[in-house]
Amino acid sequence: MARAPVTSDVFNAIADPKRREIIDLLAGSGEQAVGDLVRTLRIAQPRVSKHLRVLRTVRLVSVARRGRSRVYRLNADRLKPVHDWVKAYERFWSNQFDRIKARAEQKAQERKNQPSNPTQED
Amino acid sequence: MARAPVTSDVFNAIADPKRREIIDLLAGSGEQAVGDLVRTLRIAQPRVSKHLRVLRTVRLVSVARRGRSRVYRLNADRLKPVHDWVKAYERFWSNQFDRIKARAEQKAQERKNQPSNPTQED
DNA sequence: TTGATATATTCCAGATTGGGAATACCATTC
DNA sequence: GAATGGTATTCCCAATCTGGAATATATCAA
Repeated sequence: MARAPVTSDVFNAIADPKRREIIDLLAGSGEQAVGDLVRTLRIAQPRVSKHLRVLRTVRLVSVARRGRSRVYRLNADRLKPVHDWVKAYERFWSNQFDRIKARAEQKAQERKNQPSNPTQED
Repeated sequence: MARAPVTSDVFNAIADPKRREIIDLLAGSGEQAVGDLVRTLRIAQPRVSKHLRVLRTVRLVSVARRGRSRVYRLNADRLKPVHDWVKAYERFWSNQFDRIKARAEQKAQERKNQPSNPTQED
């Protein structure tokens, strides 16, 4: 097999920085026509359309026709799985107290798993 | 250009579900030898080693030699950029109140941008 | 040394990508 | 209807990926 298609899920779709940028723009502005995005991002129009297609496929955005243009809007809900996944790691960097707690838990786990002494690091 | 290398940043590295699974395992157990991961994930050992290499490259994990085995540990800090990015969207689904507020903000933006009437949906 | 154990690397194939250029498509205006 | 404006799609290609199989490397044990 090869790499999973970028349209296979939201995690893959947001791996591209330009697509995240588009998402950010849509979040900040409610909605935008393709032309607006093209002007803001300053990249070729087909390129924008292609990114939008990927985002559409994973339902991160939806479109509405308005005259000649198409207005895109964000479906932020679709980002929830990403949020949920990464939120579980908040405790590792949040505040001093939690960080200490997290480290302690980790050390405990280690001791429970393999009482021994690591040699090299990285 | 082609798709960005999977080792180019954390967003790309975590696009693969198996790699996220590995991260989850390391988070839950403090540390694990490759063999442990192989047994838990029930996939071929070279496959695990290759995923670990990707994770190492983006510094999501670090290794320590211990006898014949190599023990991997999570560097959860590296997930912070992902967390920070997606956290900005929390308000879209968090609680009823915020959701209403978010919608209101969005509508306001829309009105400010293009007073008109959308036609088709998707 | 020899053998076994643990892990990493290499080689392979098929699949997929993102960007540029050209072009097609659709709605509006003249 | 023809010209125009706004978007989407197609065609192209070099770069990458993932997984399997085979193999290399390193450590420990007898």
